[in-house]
Amino acid sequence: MKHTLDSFLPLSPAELHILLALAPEDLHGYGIMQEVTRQSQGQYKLGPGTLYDNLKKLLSHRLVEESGRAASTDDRDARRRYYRLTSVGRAVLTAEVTRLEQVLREAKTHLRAMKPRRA
Amino acid sequence: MKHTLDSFLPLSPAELHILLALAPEDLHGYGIMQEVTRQSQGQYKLGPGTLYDNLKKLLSHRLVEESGRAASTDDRDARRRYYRLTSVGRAVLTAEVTRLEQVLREAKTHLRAMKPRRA
DNA sequence: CAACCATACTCGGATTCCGATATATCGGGT
DNA sequence: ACCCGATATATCGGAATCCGAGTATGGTTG
Repeated sequence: MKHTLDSFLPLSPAELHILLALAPEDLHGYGIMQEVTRQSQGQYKLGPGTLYDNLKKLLSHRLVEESGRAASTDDRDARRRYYRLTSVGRAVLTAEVTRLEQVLREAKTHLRAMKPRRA
Repeated sequence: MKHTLDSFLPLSPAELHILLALAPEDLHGYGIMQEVTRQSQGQYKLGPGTLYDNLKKLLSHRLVEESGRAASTDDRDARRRYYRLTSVGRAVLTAEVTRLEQVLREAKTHLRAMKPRRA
């Protein structure tokens, strides 16, 4: 009996966005930065410092692991190192999404209840 | 032309929960801690250090302000200092909720697409 | 070749986190 | 009256995190 998934929660914005970027497909570092920017429509940008600090932490906790050098057959750049969500990482992300849904439900109730003035 | 609401985003988990706790009603410090614990069903607990660091920051940014000593007529404890969301604070919270909704929509799309195994 | 983009990664200062701790008051039980 | 646990505010300081500037290199394009 080890610790639950909850011991990883709540995720910081950076962790959440990194895991999220890796959910649909394996990516390399630079790709993660771009994907995060894209997913948030430029509202949230990840610098290399934040990225690699978090990546190191996520690797050590086994939420993410390194996959081979090339994700598919069309590897354009040999320098790329690809990262992939582990099953635990996926589970943690799912748990966080569930948690955030509850939070948002609460939030919307209270936000709606107090300001029905000209939405 | 000043900075937009977006300059405050994304909120850290602590900031989000504090603003959320203050959304339905004015609260005093200790009450915020309890409310955060309650709202998250004990999943997230705020220590006094985190609370007051964040409160100080939120006050200096005018997202929260101090209201009088007694929230209503039945003030039980004269020590209490109550805090209240400003209209800017409310707007920031609303913006963050909207942002998180987008994030969750993305997330659920990708999470659903890959593992519909036994919820 | 020069410039620029893609890519990986380090460094160090600033910020934030957060439990331990200090202090004081309230309320209930005996 | 007295004690004690819960309520309440707040600081401290070390650990963790953030995050842009900088370093390095290869590829691409004018």
